[in-house]
Amino acid sequence: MRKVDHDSRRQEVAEAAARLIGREGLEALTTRALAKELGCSIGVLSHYFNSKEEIVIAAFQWADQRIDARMQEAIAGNDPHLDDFFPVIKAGLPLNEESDLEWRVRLNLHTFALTHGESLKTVREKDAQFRDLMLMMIADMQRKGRLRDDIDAQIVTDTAFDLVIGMAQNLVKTPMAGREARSEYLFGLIELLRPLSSNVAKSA
Amino acid sequence: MRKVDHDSRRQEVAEAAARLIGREGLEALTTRALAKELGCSIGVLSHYFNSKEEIVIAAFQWADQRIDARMQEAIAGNDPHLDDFFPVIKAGLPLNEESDLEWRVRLNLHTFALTHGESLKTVREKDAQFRDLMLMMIADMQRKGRLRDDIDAQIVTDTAFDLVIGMAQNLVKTPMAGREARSEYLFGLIELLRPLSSNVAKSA
Amino acid sequence: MRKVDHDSRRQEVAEAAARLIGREGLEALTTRALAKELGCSIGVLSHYFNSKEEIVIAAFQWADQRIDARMQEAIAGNDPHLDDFFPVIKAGLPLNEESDLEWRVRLNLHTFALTHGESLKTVREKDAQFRDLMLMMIADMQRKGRLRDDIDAQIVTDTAFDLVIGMAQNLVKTPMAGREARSEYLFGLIELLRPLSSNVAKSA
Amino acid sequence: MRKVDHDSRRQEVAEAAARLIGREGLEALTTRALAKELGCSIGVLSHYFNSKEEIVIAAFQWADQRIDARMQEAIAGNDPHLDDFFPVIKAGLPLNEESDLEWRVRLNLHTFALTHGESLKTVREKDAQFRDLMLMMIADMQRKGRLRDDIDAQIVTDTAFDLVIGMAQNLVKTPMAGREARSEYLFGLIELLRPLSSNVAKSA
DNA sequence: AATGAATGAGGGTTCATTCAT
DNA sequence: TATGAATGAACCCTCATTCAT
Repeated sequence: MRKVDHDSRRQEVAEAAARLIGREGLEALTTRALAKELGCSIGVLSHYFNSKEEIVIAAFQWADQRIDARMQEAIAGNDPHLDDFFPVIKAGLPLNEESDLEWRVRLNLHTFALTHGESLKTVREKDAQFRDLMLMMIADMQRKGRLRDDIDAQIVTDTAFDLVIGMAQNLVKTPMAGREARSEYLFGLIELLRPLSSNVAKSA
Repeated sequence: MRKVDHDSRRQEVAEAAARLIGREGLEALTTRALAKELGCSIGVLSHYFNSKEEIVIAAFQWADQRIDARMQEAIAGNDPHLDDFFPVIKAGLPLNEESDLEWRVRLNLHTFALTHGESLKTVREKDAQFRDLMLMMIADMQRKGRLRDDIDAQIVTDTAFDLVIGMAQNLVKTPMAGREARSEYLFGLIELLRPLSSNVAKSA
Repeated sequence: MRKVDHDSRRQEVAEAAARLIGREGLEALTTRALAKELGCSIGVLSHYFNSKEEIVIAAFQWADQRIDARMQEAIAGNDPHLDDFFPVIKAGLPLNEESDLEWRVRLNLHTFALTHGESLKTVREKDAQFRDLMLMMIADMQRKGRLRDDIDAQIVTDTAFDLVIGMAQNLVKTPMAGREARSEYLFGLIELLRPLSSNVAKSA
Repeated sequence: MRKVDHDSRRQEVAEAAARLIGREGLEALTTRALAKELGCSIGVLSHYFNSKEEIVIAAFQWADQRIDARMQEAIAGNDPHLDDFFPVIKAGLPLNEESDLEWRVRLNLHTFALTHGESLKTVREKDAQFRDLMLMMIADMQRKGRLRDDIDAQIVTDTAFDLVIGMAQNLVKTPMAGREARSEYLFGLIELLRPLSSNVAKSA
């Protein structure tokens, strides 16, 4: 069978595993439960993964990549505007059933990584990349006068990064109906970053 | 009767369980491992807890209460000043080995709660209480002119709450040495909350 | 403490154990459950019995002796009449709550004995004694013309013995309300043993 | 799929469990002991049974059905004769090693049922069916003049039923060598049921 | 004499993994 | 490829027993 099929099957398994993790927790991800979720036999799993740990990692990656892709989609191009900020962040938050699942899995990953060095390393590398990207965008906006430059770019980055993680963590424990409202305040926060001149211009 | 304080023994067990969770993860908390960590036999555990689940809950509570107590300690009285804000929040963050353990356990709890309704309910209730308390303090400070009142108190609360969770989540994955520096930016943020007059006064 | 107290305490323990066996089965007789049933601590048991097996045996004996005593009570003297037969046997059957418990325990003993040589030996010896006594009584009655002598005494004994065990076994699984009626047929059976002459006399 | 007949494998497990119960008692039926008796690993058991309780029930049923089948085999047809009575009952008694095992297990079931409502219900239903069948056969024989009709059919049934249980209970505690002789008396008892006319004819 | 904390073997059960089919 | 029967280690928990108090 061709490689592409093999890979797409791996993704199916990873997604099913992610569903199980999101719905019932990492401890509920057993080979039997996964086979049932997939509607196949236990033995199939070992054709695509060498161990359960590989499956767990794949499920984590599946969720992670989907959150990233979701945000990437919301980023227009390489010429960032402050007005893009809110949509992009919203795209990264668990504000619908799909991203809710992804975040549940990602939070499992983060907790998992606390005591699993390999995963921790991966998580930290990814985080660092993301933060670097963010930092560059913010500095770029400051250079272009789209974001007030009297606040250190690094501080804005750190704040935004921590805030998003914390928001996601808290939103995912909130009923879906109230999440939009709960995250609305971010909009006001972002306004604080607008350069004073344009601020005035806007409010005028 | 042998002289044993039942409650304090329960706390010892809960603490040992928390150590295991923090060090090796929730999955590593087995009765055997716990007995070993405690330096006693397996059977002891059932004297103090009816099930492993009870032990897990106790460990979660142990950590939770310690973080709360740590913050409580840092709160001077019921007459809050903005200058207390940073120390209080710092007291709540994982900035030393002790609170690092507590936060590792708490993060395990939060992930656990995602798929365990009972725990989720408890977590949400605790969060709600904490947010209410925070909201009242902030509003109080606004009334007393110690915090700028042109920002909605609820927004400040939500921001602070999400930010702290997110910071903790990220700090705990950072080497201890860099954590103080990494959390320093909060100081600047809090300055933004200072009333303009006093801000001027200060900067003057 | 005096011997008599020690012995009476043993009896209390044995009775409590019997209650547990009768109510919930032999497997439910644990040291914890027994201590609770007695309203004392676990440690007490080891003052009166060296092992749980001893307790089990004592419970079995307690029930056995009560059934025997109940029958003994119903036997007038050493000059047996056929008219005594039915009352005596009825006294030996589980026809009220008290004897129901005793029989439940005895049936547990009999099943236990199937795979416990020591107990089997005891049971068989007791059975043999009882059958010998019965045989002598029946032969005596035959000699005195109170029981038809055209049936072998040994056969009557064997029948009666098997029948009583079987009745008890079946009665104990029947609701208490129906047991008297269910055992009534024995009366008719005993009439069959009446010598033909007295039979005629009676029916005349 | 490996070629394994699921149902027949269940029967194998049930039989092995029955052997253990018969040989060492219900308490000796542990999963580990059963796996050893079967010559397989512990995990196999959970492929065929969801719990140990299911295994116990299956073992009980296995024994029960074998006793029933043994008796069924001995029943010629639907036209019962008194001369069939003894062979049929003998077929139901523990007079060889095979039926000895079955009865040991059945007696364990009966004692088990005393404190396990579900099993009790099953046992009582089966008993009731058997007694109904017996009653009909006896009444049939009376109608056809093959069994004296001056004794109530119900009484004969009750007697026979109690007697068989009692005999089995007592035989199984008797060395195999003596059992045939011990049960011989039943033959004489059955003769008492023969209609007087044929009785006369026979004795003449 | 009485208590109940402590022990650790052994209970039923679940699990990831292997492998003959 | 795909199946699911088989494995046995490890899980949580209960147990009879011991023993310091």
